[in-house]
Amino acid sequence: MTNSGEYVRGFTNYIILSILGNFDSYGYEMTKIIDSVSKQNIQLTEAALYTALKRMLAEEKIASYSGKNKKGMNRRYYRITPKGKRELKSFRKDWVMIENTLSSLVGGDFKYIREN
Amino acid sequence: MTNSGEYVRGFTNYIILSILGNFDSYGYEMTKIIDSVSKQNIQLTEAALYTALKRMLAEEKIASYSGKNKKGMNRRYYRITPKGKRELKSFRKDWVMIENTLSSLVGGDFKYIREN
DNA sequence: TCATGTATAATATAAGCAGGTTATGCATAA
DNA sequence: TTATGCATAACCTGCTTATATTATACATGA
Repeated sequence: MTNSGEYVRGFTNYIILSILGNFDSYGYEMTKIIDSVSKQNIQLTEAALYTALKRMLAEEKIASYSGKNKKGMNRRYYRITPKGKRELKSFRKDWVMIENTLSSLVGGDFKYIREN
Repeated sequence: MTNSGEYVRGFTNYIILSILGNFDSYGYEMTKIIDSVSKQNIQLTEAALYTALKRMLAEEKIASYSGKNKKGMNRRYYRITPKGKRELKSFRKDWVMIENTLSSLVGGDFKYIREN
């Protein structure tokens, strides 16, 4: 699929918040999750993800703490903050509308009464 | 809704192609269509629209011709080209997947088997 | 009647910014 | 050398904000 990354723009934050709404996670795992869920039709590169995480940390929508894997390698875990939870909740309410609207528009099945 | 313009990014081209897939139209009318269909939950400003139209003209996804109007400036009509039609058709096939994937991700209802 | 203001219709572009892409680098472990 | 894991710089695209111009209709007041 061409340009698949462009579709995610505007949704990146909410994808991250959604994952962290389910369980604490770390960058590398989140890319794997998105890869596995999206099966190539949506793309969120590591560069995009890590900059998003940094951004959201600064905005205090997420917090982070360090952990290790079994082999002893470092991981940086992220968890959602109350602020992040509020934002996610609010977005999910809007999402239904956004989805329907986008569907109507790109599907071409909208009604519009033309003048003159 | 905050930042509603950001959601459209990546879909702008296909929204325009979809409208022109239904009937020839002009910039001002297209903004009215999008406003009326989206009812404030998606936004495509005139500036964004006109730059998109220019871009798509250059890429030959759409073509244009001038029309007259009783009131106000002359209208510039746009129609979809064969190239644009192909792109729209191809996108609509992908859209189902994109929609499902986005829904799973932002809805948090995805399955992922975590390793240790 | 003329001038002025304002609302609507319609198109267009410049400057700036946000965030994604491409590319690259580094460390550890199997 | 492949997988795990994090991170950043430079670049590019496209949206936002702001502004300008053309054109008609209509109201209002001098």
